[in-house]
Amino acid sequence: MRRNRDGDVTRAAIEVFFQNGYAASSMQDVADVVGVLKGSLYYYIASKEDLLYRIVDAVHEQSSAILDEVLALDLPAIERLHLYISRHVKWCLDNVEEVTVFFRDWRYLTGERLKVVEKRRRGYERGIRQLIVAAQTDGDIDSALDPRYASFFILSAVNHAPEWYDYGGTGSDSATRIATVYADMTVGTLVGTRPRGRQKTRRAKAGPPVPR
Amino acid sequence: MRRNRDGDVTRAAIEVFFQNGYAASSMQDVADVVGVLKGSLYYYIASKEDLLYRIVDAVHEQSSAILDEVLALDLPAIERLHLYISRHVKWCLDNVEEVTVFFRDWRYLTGERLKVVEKRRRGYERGIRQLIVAAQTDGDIDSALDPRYASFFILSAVNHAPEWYDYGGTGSDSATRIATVYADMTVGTLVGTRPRGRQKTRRAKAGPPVPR
Amino acid sequence: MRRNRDGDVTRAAIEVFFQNGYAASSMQDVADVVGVLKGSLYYYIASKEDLLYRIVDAVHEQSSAILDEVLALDLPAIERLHLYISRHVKWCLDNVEEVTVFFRDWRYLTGERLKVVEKRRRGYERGIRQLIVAAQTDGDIDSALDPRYASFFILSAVNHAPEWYDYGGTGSDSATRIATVYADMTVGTLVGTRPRGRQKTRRAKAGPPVPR
Amino acid sequence: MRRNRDGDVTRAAIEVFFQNGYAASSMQDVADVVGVLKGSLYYYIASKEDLLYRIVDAVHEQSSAILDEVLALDLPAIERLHLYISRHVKWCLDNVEEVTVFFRDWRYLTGERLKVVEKRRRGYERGIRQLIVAAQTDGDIDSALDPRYASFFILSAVNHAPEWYDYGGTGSDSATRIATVYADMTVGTLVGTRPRGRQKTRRAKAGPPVPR
DNA sequence: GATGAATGAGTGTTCATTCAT
DNA sequence: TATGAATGAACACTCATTCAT
Repeated sequence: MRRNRDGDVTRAAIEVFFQNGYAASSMQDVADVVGVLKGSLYYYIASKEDLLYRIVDAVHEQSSAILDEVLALDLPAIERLHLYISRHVKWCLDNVEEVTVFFRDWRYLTGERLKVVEKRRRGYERGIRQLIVAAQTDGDIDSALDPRYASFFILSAVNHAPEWYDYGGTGSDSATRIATVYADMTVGTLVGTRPRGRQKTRRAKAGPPVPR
Repeated sequence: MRRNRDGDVTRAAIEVFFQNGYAASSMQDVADVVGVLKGSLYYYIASKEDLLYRIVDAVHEQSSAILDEVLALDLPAIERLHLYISRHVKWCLDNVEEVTVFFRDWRYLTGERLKVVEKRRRGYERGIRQLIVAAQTDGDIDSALDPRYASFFILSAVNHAPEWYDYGGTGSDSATRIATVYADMTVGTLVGTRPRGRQKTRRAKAGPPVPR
Repeated sequence: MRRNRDGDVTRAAIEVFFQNGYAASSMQDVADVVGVLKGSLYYYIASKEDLLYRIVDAVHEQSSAILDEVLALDLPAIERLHLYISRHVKWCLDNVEEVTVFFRDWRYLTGERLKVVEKRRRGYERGIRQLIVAAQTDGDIDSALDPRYASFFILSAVNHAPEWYDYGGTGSDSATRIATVYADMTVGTLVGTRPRGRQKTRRAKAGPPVPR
Repeated sequence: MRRNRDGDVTRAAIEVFFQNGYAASSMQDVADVVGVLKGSLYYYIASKEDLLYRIVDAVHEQSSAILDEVLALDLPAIERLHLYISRHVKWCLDNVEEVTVFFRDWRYLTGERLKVVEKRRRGYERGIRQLIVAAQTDGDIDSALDPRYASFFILSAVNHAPEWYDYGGTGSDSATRIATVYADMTVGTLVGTRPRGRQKTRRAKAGPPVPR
């Protein structure tokens, strides 16, 4: 019958931080949601930043599990990428609140914890980049495509999906459906891009940027 | 010879907000950069939020000018899109600080000003979406692609470019080069995507998601 | 075999208060040392101040026992004084922690308990003063010496011995040895002082303040 | 006509810290005395500890000036000691409040500032000790007297004079008079002490501890 | 005897904002 | 124009104390 108060506090923080942003949220706001005096929160946590870190850490834990799982599969790189993005987006949309807090507010961490998060972020980017490079080796992606920019492009697109999810009138489609579309677009980005970067002047003559 | 103090204040705010985030910046920080006592700032501005709004508004002004200009061109939609993205990204990277503040901190606006900004954001999205629809009509983009998701995907990818610009080891490439690559990838996303969303079960049999 | 928990709590308090000072110590600190939750302390004590009072009271009890014992001896006053100081200092150094807490933190007591302690302090001073007066009657101390100032001087010197004991590089000497030296100096103070206070102007002529 | 508010704040802090002790004083108490909101104090100071350090530092500055001045005089060591103690005590009694705060609350400083103060304290002790050693060389003090213990003894006696000054009924005598008496007693301590430490057993036979 | 949880008043500190000069 | 000073409300956090279990 005893409730898990510790979990309650974290859940309340997610809700509050999601609504107001971490910096604009007060411990009073969190306490109000939990239904407790603000001082009482410190029975469960050490500091406000601690609360943020819990959220960030949990998000990372789950999200990197997804990446690791997919990376280990015995599939062509391009398929693994498709699978990863679709699972990742699905998961993002199923956890919009904490994921939003994660991507929007991780910067407010300080010291060692900030460094840890920055390191992890680079880890994600590297994971994606390696999949891209592998797919280039497989011949599925034009090798002229810069894998760094491609990974930046895709990560930005994909990680901010929750931002649009709530208010964009997309309510009708299921998270699963959107996840698939995003994965399709990701693969499209990679296989559809024929870099013409250096020959900008030729572009007009070359006709529409669509191959074939 | 007397400089434009008003502009100094805005520039200082951009610098400070960029570094610390709006919520974590204090008027004292801004005053320090201007070289004036913090009370004196209120000769130039009405409030801290006012300062944020100036930045957000200026970014919007310039950025929507670029969109309007390109939209008006007599070119195939897909080419206008490519042109827009490349100009937009170029401009973003040339104005990293204020653009970062814009995309990261606009949420801290309140009341009427928040509504205005939200409206404008939807405007951008609509602009892109209409270009996509037009390109579908032109036959340059698969008409099965959902234009809303595509516009979300692209805007997220493109608007967060400044985030990676500084620390991703991309220092060597010029903003112009990166802008072109991003435009290429944008077009790639659109023309390279063959939605397979509804037939998920068939995917395994269908072979790699990359068309040939 | 069950230890005296009540005593454990007091001992823990002595340790903690000694380290941090009463005001800067928390009940949590004490509870940590006892190895119990802080709420549980209130089974043994009524309040934090109560804990301080126990320490102060115990120190007083032991220390006044020493004084009473020596006062009752059938010895010349000056010898009783020497004996008292040497026993008192010895005892102080053997109980540095609680004695330090006593002399440093008694002021944090409030109400009736503060008054009790202040009264006792005056009692000590009176005891010493009476020994001095007696020794003056015996002819062992110059009767021009003001017994009040002398008692203040001596009590300050003697009671703060624990303060130096730990870090002054005095580690080599035993508490017993130091106690004797302090007693010697005390007697020296009294018998060595030839007040010249009132004739300040004469001092220069009178040569060095040390006779003979 | 403009009051020196900065000085007001420090003076208020001295008053409040003197009454309650540093640890038990609140910034609210200080603000009340200044007649200002507690937040306003931070226009003048950086932190509560900062306020303590100002007091401690000012006391040190003045008090070490006295020591340096007297040390530089061309007088026999024993006379310099007498002069120093009398001036020092006079100054202590003329500045009871800050001096009390200094000797009672310096321990609440932290980090670098604590180290500075500890170093200075050792400096005082060394100064006194060297005077004693010099006086031993001059033949004015028995060379068997341990200069370290003597300096501890004297410093304790002398520095805590303000403690008794207020409530000991000594109100009638002037600070100057008391200073002289303390200096006399200090010299008395040194010249009157004939260490008998090692021959404790002989003491009873030896008669009163004061040889003649 | 002791725990786990909570209280409630308080702490030092920050900060956007105001305003007489 | 700008300053110096102050406001007042809020903030994150601490802590002695209580009490049902």
